[in-house]
Amino acid sequence: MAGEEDSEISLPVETLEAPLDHVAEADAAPETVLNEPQTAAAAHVEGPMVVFAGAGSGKTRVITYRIANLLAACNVPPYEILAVTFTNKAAGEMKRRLELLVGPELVRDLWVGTFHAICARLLRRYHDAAGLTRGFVIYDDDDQRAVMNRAYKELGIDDKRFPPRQTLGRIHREKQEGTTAEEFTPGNYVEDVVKRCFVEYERRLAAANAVDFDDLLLRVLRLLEDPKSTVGDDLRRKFQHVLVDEFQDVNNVQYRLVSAFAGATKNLFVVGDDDQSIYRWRGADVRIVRNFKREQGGARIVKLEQNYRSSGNIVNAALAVIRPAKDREPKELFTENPPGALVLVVGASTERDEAAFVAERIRELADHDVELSEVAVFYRMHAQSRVLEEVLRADRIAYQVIGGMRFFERAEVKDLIAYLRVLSNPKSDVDLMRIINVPSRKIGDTTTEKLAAMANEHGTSLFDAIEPLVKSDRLGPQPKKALARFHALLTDLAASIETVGPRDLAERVLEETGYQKLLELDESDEAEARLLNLGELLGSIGEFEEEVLSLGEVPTVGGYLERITLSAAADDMKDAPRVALMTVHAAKGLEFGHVFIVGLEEDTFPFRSMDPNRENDVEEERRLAYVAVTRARHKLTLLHTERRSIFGTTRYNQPSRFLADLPPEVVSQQLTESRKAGAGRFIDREGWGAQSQAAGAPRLAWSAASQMGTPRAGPHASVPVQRAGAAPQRAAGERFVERDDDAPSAFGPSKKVLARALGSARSLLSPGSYVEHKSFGRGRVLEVDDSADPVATVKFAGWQPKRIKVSFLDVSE
DNA sequence: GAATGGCCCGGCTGC
DNA sequence: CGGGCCATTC
Repeated sequence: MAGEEDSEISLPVETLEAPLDHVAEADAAPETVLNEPQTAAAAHVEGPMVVFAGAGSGKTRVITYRIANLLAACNVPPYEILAVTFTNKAAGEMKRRLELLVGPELVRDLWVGTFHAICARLLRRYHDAAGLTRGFVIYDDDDQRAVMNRAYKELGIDDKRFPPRQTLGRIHREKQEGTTAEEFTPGNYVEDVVKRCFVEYERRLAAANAVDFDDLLLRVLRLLEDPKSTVGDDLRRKFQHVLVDEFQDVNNVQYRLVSAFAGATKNLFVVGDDDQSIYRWRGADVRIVRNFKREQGGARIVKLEQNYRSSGNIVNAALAVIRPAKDREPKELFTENPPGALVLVVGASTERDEAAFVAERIRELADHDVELSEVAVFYRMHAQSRVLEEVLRADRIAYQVIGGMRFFERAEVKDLIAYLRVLSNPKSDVDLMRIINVPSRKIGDTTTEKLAAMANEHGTSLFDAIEPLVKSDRLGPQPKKALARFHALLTDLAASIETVGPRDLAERVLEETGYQKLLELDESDEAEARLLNLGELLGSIGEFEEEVLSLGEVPTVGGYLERITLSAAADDMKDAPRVALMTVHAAKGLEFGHVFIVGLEEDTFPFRSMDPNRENDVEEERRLAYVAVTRARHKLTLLHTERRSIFGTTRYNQPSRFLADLPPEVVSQQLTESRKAGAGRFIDREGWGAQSQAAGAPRLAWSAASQMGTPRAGPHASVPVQRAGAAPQRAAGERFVERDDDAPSAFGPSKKVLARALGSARSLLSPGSYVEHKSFGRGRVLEVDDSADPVATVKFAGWQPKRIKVSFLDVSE
């Protein structure tokens, strides 16, 4: 080992700047804290190693430099190095940086990509061994649902009693653990149904020459773990070095994959931060990174604890947010960066007010020559983007929404994609079903049902059943003709797939199907918008072509389709002077100079599901908040609102418990004008707020709660009751810390907002107003009494009038 | 067989 | 609030 260090330190230029004495240190101790990513990268070329890399400590750098080191100093051939990244964008960035370090020739042959992209690529290469044909398609969520719906029909299962979503969810979980349909053993009658659906679903995927996301990994894993497979043998020896980024978010199957890839050499190098594990809901298991050392026969552990990214105040805020988390790998993030600006916590009245504040601040930043690409707004869920978009658009601030996949969810976009998928894989039944009568060509339900029956009888795909059906006597002359023409159309288009590029093919589809004509003849705005979307899609295909061509490869329809189905949210972030709007999940791995996080309220962030059966994982929400906060370099602004309209109802929620964790000394706090004007009021119609003599600023939950030092009992427990009139007026932007030593119900049961704000809100509940109840739904108030704990008589649809404590009711508009 | 309107239900995070 | 599904209607 010791001898190797010499060769390891002959690193690329940039790396040599790092102090190297730590390398020896790392060699001596099994567990080391190193704060130079480059040094960690150079340490221990052989054997398993885990780097716990705190936020902003240079996580991606470690991997990049390590690869550079392997290539340049250890002469490992690039095609024997596998690096798994979390997004395609991260893969691209890593390659770009590596090109600067070792030159483009070496980088070209590296295997860098996401789990899914790498497995897809391997499956294309080894499709035979995996039991697929070359043109297999990848089915996304929608496709999976469509397949499952057809399976339900076939099996005669009641989708009311057994929601397909749940069945699919269950199957998804099983597959993430590596369980096959055959292996799945039902333990009750629900699982009996799941089993039948599972088997049928898999059968249909196989028949369609299709795989779902889980299959991409599973099929490669099966090859890898099959001792008899020669391809498996190749794969097991293919890579000398395996490196994995964001290792805290791998699931069981992914772990088995990389372990198997590294099986021969044990050169498995993983980088992660258990504090940033935010994908438990999709199978990620933090224990994998935490147990890595034990599992991998005494892997070396290196910790990177110095944050190079964020200002001191932001790091301190982040630490305070993550500190209460349970079960952390011990580590202490620190920074030598100056404290910088205070973290700003803003109380707004509504989500619109919140958005307006953000927009105003962004405008100020822009006026001070801050690049808009350096600004991001994060929210917990996509549904929150709408208002922000509206306000930013109105204020003429350029923005881009990352993820949400709204574009690819448009009907016309999906139609064209479905055509392309059928053309590259005619067996794909869900795609054929989608377009068989789009645009209308007189092939209705009756005909398609006959077609499905024929396909079933012959055991073929729908497409392959067309000819026999046309030749049979089951159809009248009209449908026969229509179906034959459809078949000819597809065959004709498919013939050109080898000769014309993806973009030209897409254009031909639009033209020859009459799709474009139809939209052009339609004068409506809707049709015009659709044409624009299709134009955009063509543009995106064109971009893809250029990119592939520039790499000296041939662009294919299949390649494009794969690209779009496997693209992660962050992948489509453009390097443009626009504010980026995205979910916190999508923000993982990114960083911005200025970050706004909106919707920091209980039940929104931390999120709480409306579904009472759904468990809520506050620990993960906390880590999510930590991820969000640590994205910011210079300025962090956190916003919460008094009330928020979402999914058609208005919620009144307390400020997030995560705000309560912030140390007062790193925070400055302010209220928006509207909030100041409307404090103590719950209805703030246009024009009212300004006139109403507000009783004063509400208490600031975070400071009060942090002073009390908590343990927190329930979702609302950390926040004291707001009492109108209790707090003095504050000037805008003035920083203050409220102490509320006698917050009586701070640890009381979770109460709905009306109860919390009795003094001002009771008047809201007058006979005739509408309320919302968890179990009974929406109802109308008949009367309401005036006691300390008021009770309302409410008429809910389908029920006799009920007497219900106001604290169990929510206002409904 | 298509187009329209009403109604019910779900509502998060994503490759 | 919105999408998806069903029923009604032409």
